[in-house]
Amino acid sequence: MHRPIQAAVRNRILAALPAAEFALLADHLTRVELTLGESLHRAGDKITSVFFVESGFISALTMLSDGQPLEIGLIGSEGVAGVSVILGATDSYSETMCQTGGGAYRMSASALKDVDARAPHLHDLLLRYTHVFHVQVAQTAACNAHHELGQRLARWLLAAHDRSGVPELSLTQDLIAVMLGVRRSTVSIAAGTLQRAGVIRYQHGKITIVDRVGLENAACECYEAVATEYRALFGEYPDRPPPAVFP
Amino acid sequence: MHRPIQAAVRNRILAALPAAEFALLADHLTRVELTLGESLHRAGDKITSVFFVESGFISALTMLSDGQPLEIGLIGSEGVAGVSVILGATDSYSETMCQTGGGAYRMSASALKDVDARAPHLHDLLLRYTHVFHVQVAQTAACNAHHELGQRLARWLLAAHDRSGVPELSLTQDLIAVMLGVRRSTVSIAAGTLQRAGVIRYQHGKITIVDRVGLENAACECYEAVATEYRALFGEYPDRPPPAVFP
DNA sequence: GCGCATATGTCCGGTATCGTACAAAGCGCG
DNA sequence: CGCGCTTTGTACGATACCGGACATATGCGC
Repeated sequence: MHRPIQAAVRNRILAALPAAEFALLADHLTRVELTLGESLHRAGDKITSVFFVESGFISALTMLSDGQPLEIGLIGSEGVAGVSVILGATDSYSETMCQTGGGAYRMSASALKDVDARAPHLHDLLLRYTHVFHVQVAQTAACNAHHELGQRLARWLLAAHDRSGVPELSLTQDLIAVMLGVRRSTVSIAAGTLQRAGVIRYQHGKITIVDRVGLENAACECYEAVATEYRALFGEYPDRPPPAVFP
Repeated sequence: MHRPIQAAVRNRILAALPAAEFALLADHLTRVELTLGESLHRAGDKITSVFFVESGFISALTMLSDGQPLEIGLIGSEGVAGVSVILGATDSYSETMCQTGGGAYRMSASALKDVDARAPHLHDLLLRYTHVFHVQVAQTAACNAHHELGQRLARWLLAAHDRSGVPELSLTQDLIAVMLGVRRSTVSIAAGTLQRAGVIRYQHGKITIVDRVGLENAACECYEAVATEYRALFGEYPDRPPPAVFP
């Protein structure tokens, strides 16, 4: 096991830490590869590990009793899956699942709590990240109730784009339908509209974002509201034009 | 300004504190009365005060750009409105508004942060409360997407009942419709069904819960999932039969 | 007790999405 | 190169809710 080097780390929380605090974490971090569909936490189970995401993205899902999962938030290299342990949670209320290939640094939950108590910048950053994630979930609650699927799809694709960092995503409409809690054929119609408008392109499990601005126009306000919070988390000015891809 | 006496305080967080930590807060607490429709925080504004709710309940609302508010969570005597300041938030992402008459202890946000840093039990409790509130919001996100209005209405009435502590609530269907993000006439139909089933009774702005068990049966799983989390927050056994009213 | 504002019940056509089914198209693997 | 699985497009009636309107009922002030 070799220690990660901070300059080479892509997770934005780890990268933002003072070197002294990063050093406290480094020994506990294990690099892991994430495969599509892999569960990092199961709803109701103990949270034994947390994951600082390096690439790809993770979905946090609430499991309803009829067996249907529904996405409540996305976690990319700006975040940590399982961060609720620092609020004192022991069990995961949500399922966290990798929706792409990707990588992460895994760390035991108890080690994180340990270091968190001794590293004030880490503590601040994790609490602020927790808050921003909460804002994302709250916006999703409102969005689910009010906005049409076309807008929600565009919002989701933008969020996925931001977190993955590449315009070409390996995603089936089936998967997206589960995330958004709608039928696949409904996604097919909405995606077809976006495709005919020339903002995205589909090819059998691959979706390419052709016109990012067009996609932003098709999305509801919820995308921008949440993206602004995430930008503020890392100290970027919220009223500047956003970079092409925020992470 | 007279200091509150802990034994007389009804807010469950304040009541659960060790006397020494309560003493640190007591000087900063001002008793305030809340009137129906009163805003405690406005979306986007600085959070200058937090409110330990004593009676009645508060709605946390996301304001969508079309001007329509949508409720994401309820806060009663088990909680604090504005608690996100302890995560480092400066601005409120949501509107918090009193939906009933009621009372609360107000405290400046900066004083809370101050005391929070010196009072470990308070800190723990506030973080755990934050987490449980987050679970509530997440469940709401899934519920908004999947469950029918009849179930959501029953869930909401149960949550309101828990937080107000009395079976008779002063609530119009109009108000409930805004909270749930649906049209009033849709609420009228769903409420009529519940009334004909004999679980609630309506009378011009007053709604009485007649058959609490019947209402629980009419609600979706989301009520019980969240109530279990709140019970655990104050150390009650989640697998025991719930008291008639949890707060 | 009467009038009026407020609250609730109900009706209409319209639409987004459901639930299910089936057909067509793309890619992987032999 | 073609078979088969996966992915996508599309059709169909059913339904929950919308958006707006109107009628009725309740309670409050006078």
